[in-house]
Amino acid sequence: MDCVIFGFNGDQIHVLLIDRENQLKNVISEYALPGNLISDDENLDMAAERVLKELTGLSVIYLEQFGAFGDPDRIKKKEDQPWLKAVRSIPNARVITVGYYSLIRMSDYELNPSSFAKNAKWMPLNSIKKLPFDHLKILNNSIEYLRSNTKIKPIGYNLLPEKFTLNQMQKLYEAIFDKKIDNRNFRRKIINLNILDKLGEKQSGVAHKPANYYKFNKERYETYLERGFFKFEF
Amino acid sequence: MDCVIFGFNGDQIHVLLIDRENQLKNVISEYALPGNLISDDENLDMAAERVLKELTGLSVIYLEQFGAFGDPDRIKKKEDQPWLKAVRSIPNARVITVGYYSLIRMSDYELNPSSFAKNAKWMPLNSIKKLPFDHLKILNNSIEYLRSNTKIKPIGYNLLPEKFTLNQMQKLYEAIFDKKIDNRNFRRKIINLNILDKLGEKQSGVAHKPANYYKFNKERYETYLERGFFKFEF
DNA sequence: TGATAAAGCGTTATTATGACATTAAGTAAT
DNA sequence: ATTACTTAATGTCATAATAACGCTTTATCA
Repeated sequence: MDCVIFGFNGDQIHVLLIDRENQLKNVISEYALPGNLISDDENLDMAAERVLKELTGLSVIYLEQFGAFGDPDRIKKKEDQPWLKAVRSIPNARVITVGYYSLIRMSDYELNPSSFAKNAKWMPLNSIKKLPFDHLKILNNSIEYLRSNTKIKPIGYNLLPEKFTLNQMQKLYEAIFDKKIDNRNFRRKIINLNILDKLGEKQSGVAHKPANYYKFNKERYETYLERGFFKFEF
Repeated sequence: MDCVIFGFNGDQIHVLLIDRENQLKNVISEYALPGNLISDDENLDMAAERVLKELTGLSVIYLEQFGAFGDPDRIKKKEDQPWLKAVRSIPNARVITVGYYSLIRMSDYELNPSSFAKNAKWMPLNSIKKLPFDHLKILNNSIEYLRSNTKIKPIGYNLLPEKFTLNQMQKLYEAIFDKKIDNRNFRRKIINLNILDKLGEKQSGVAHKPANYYKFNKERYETYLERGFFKFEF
């Protein structure tokens, strides 16, 4: 069970990593996706929740499965052996993992690493170049999954503040797709989806024209979460 | 590891089921999705291929993973116990399964059940009401997955004959979505995708205006398989 | 030669898209 | 008070996609 927790801070997408307890150094990367074995009495969703909670202290609202990973040699890299030997009762047992991901507002959560995680931190997605095991593959898969999902279903409910501006929302989309978006077209598209309610309120104290605040219309947001906004239908 | 093999015969979607060897009767349903345990030395894709091959004789070109299922009680139903006791060395061990699916032309394959499958047959999707374990849930998931995929990516390369008519293709889409489609709009949409090449050839021997044959333009088909034809992009 | 059956074409009104530039509304500095 | 600065917000146009709808064509069969 491995968890990819994407966090958004209004600017960049981050990924939550844990530093695994390890007396032995000379390891390429200590930081890894939070993950652990599944217990016998819990289902996969519960396992994801528990593992995440135990390692990072986060109780995340909703985790979604995005894939299973089971290369026989996924935990066979030399540099990963010391840690496995320290932590697992059968260090070289075959392990198949299931990946879960979630999206959260970074500011809403406090990190409280425990169990074998001696630290937890947010890493900017773009700066993650190396991870132990097959975690880089898992991470890349989760991003792919997130991106195709975002093309089909609305996003932001758990990432943006309760009330937010359209530009904040646009920045979120730009962060996910890692590209600039035309602001007029973005606004038009989002507004026409009808998933936002405009609040009367405006920003204050900013040294420029204050933006209107919006919030999600939960009902219509969730309709789209279920149906998706497909255009290739008949 | 469980496999959902969808077959198309030009009319209905079928699902490949196996009849598990079982001396004891009084079992609600003998027929199940082809599935078995994963070996230690194979990755998930390979396991899916092997399991399918062993049980049904099918060597299917491409199997795609659609999810992992791990309810602790997924193999705990009373009526499923006799079979587990007969076949598994640890009958009540926790089993997490990974689902794979594929789509094939039924006419291209001959069923050769072996291992603990004493028979294999195609069941019309609509007529499957009961399956052992959580196979009905797995099947439903695979259909959902297939449908959302079909909205995003072209389909038919492995389901339709090499050359086919637009109406055959339309029937495939109608079978997958289980609804009627307007023929003029369907044609226009498909034609405009540019994934079909029109052959000079026509049907012969039919008691009505003969249809033109088409085939897939593999290159453009595969471009779409990778990119998808998203409309909600910026 | 007429009945039948599916194939295949075409129009129209509406909506969505992409590309692109200017004005508006606040604060801060002088 | 004026100006500079910064981000918010709006509008147009040409093109493309969509849904809804009816009629003509081309074959076989009786």
